[in-house]
Amino acid sequence: MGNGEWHNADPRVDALVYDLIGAIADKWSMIVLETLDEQGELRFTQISKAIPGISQKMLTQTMRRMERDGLVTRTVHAVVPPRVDYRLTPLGESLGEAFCGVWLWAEANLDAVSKARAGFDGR
Amino acid sequence: MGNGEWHNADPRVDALVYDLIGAIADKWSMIVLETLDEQGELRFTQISKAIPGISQKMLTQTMRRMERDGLVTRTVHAVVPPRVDYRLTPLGESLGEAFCGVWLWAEANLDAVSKARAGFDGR
DNA sequence: ATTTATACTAACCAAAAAGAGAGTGTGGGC
DNA sequence: GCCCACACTCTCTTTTTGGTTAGTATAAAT
Repeated sequence: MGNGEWHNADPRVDALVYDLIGAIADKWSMIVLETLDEQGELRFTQISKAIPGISQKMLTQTMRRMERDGLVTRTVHAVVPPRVDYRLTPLGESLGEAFCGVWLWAEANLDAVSKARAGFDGR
Repeated sequence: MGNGEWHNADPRVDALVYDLIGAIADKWSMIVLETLDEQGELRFTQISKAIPGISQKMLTQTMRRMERDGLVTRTVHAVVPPRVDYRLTPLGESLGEAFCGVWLWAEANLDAVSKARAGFDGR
């Protein structure tokens, strides 16, 4: 997207888009999205193992929010011990595709950012 | 990005990418990025007017973080009253392009998300 | 002489987010 | 009979975040 190439006429739509971006631009959501996109259907503990550092509470909250936003389906199997499967909906998959560029950017520019930080900090 | 299409061999790189994603996946950063990408060089008050709802403090913090990460340049003109210009670096522009897909997704799927939420909430 | 404009910084406080740890339900294995 | 597994939920505490207000420097305008 180059300069001025994209702009929205309606400020109300802008506000809604800002809200939505604020809701989905969450570290854990993005990582869960990526994990499910990569690995397909996973259950609760599998996700928590795939994402080191996330607490049970945050994972629960994140999954609920993503379910509410229509990004994942949550399938509860009535067995003991309980088993819950999560998988991306088509909407979630499309968001995963949209985020792909950001992941690639992050991978490609790890060094550039850390150099910029080092330069900024040592002044 | 389809299932299993993207994956990283090194978990240490994964961790760094997660960190970086966590750092840039910030609502205000994304909106500032978008604003500068759209409008080119802007000064402090222009950005704050372009982004309704951001406080001076958050804008200052956001701009400092983005400067530190090498996403924007900050040019101080030694005049009175002070004048500071912000513009994207090439790195910032490349991130803007990477995020473009997410903006388009958000615009295109506002309705889908709000319908999903309504369905979830009314159960 | 006083006001104005700009881009901040600092201090204080409230609110929200996040982490830690304990508790829950229940069927099957020991 | 007891413990384990799993996916939570609840409570408590700490940390982080964000808003508000006040202050600063200084030249030009009034």
